[in-house]
Amino acid sequence: MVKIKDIAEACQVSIGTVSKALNRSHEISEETTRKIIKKANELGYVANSNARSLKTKRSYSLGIIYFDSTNSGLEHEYFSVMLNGIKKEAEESGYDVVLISNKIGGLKNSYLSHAKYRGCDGVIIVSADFKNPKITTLVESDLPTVTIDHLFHNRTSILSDNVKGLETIVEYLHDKGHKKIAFIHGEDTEVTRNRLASFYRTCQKLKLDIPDSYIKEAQYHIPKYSGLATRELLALEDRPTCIIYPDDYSYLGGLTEIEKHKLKIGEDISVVGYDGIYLSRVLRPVLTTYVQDSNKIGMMAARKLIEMIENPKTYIPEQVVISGYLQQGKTVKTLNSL
Amino acid sequence: MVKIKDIAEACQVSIGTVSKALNRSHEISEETTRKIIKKANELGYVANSNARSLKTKRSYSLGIIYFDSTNSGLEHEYFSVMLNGIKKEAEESGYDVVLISNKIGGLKNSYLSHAKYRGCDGVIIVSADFKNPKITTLVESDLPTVTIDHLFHNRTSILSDNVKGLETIVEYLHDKGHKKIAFIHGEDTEVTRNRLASFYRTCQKLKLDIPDSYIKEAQYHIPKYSGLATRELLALEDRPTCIIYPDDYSYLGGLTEIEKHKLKIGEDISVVGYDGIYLSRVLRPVLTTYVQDSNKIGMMAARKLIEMIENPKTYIPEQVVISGYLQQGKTVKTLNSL
DNA sequence: TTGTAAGCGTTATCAG
DNA sequence: CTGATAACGCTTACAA
Repeated sequence: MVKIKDIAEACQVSIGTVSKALNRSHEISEETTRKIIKKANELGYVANSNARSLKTKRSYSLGIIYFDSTNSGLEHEYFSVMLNGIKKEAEESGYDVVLISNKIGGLKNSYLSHAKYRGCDGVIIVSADFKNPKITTLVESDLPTVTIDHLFHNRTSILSDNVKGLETIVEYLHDKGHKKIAFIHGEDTEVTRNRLASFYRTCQKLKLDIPDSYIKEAQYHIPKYSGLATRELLALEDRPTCIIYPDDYSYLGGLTEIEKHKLKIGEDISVVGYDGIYLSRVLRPVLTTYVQDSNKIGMMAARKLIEMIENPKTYIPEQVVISGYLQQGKTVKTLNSL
Repeated sequence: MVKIKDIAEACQVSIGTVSKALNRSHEISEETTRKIIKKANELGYVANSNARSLKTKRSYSLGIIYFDSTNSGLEHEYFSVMLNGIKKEAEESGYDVVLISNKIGGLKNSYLSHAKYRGCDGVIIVSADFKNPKITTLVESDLPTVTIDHLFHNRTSILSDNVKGLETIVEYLHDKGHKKIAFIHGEDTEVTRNRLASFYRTCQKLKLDIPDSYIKEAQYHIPKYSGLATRELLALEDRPTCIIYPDDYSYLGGLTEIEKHKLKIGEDISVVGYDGIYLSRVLRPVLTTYVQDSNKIGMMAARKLIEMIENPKTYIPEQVVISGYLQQGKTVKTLNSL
């Protein structure tokens, strides 16, 4: 592995000079710089980021912390699109992206130590489980941090507009004449609490009286559970006319169940999803769902984190809300005929 | 940031002793080790991987090189599931995953230099474009490398069984009585060439005579292009009875076109996809497609790479073929009635 | 404009 | 079993 010293010898200059030339310092004459760069290329020199970071305390890398119980989070389109957004934006500014694990040398570490260990300049936290102490210690540390879909005190977070999301959905359903609206929500997270609160508030505003039996919990992204919840809803004496699902995948569990009951979607029963993944558009009937712009969420997270890293003194924590929109598919029936 | 030296001072021992104790060296007495570890925890010590890597020349990180023209590769389920497989396996062995970009400090670099720069112990190459010199220089280097879906001389690669895939599909269609089989294939890559060769070979074996007009090219993952190809196929005087698509997404482009022609899938025209993404199972009718086990491909890539890294002397390059299977959906009509 | 040398936080060798 | 010390490859005052 050729290093600065080799170039120095080959060019008959000192290593300091080489280092400066390679970093395009104006201290060094153009001629020497040119000579050094030429030789570096000839020898196939590649800098060593470990040595550099050790000295400069900057790594130009962003850590991504993803933590979910199923260990398959990256597979979900909401996250993979977000990750792609993060990567694109990071790349733009010359940062690499490190997927932080919590094991090193066989020993479990907190994410905090691990991100520090790796020397990441900052960390994006995308977690389903913000109550986990592994996560919280990180946020409380001095490492620049951006959280997604979760608010921490005095920290930057990028938030999908869950409140507006549920409000939009409920108002839309109300416009269409629905009064008996069921809501299958995901497990207890900040996102879920926001959606649920917004659901209730909007129903109250519109004078919709929702019985407790219309509210079910089913883990996100697991169709089976939403299927079970759907079955319970369909078994009710006073069936809802519409079911809101925790996410588009979960709707598929409901779909199976609804088909079993020989009900026609958008006709005998209406449904609404959440996320607006590609799937929702290619299903027939096209799913009515609230589209989250996860690409933008990812890009914004990376951009804000980099801002924070590069302007530690002047940066002020902020909450960025990325808004989505309602995709009007064919799964909601118009009940009133205006 | 507390370092080894601080612990040494606090414990009244030398830094060498601390280093050894922290690495559980048996050179150090149990008592001293215990004392040092206790103090390290108290002080919130976190090792510095940059310093460590600088010395040991090992980073416990795997680079992932993804390169595609659309810059949205990670969004495809085939890749996101693969990435998740890589991550899970890497984590198991205490490695982190770095998404290698090709820009650093605003300057474009080859992936090779960049992976070396980052000090990755090895690299997994998942690329749509193996002809790109940025990629080839990497493979020709001394860095441990695993390629996915592409064979390099004397290198380890993980391959999806594209040959068996097309063979299985064509034989299945032949069994069902199809003789007029069209094949829309992706852009020219090794994967495509394998599939195409296998398609032709199997047709020959089964004495199926396929006119050139039945073979179309359409970029992977872009429904629109497969839609156009589908339109051309449907316009033929002697229409095919079945169309094989480059991937499940691309089928959706075909779907739209077929619907425009008021043809019923699985009835008036048969279709087969490739990949077996989640979508294929929830579409109605369920898509007949060849399922690739991309999770396993990812896991195997990471596992082999780590083997190579940890046993550089004894490791022998190998080609690992991960086999898939045919998912018999409802999109292929039985033409013969046996 | 260039050179010198200290030091970033570790590990590893060798001596005690 | 423990300590001293020389690297690892680079950046950066400071000196020349």
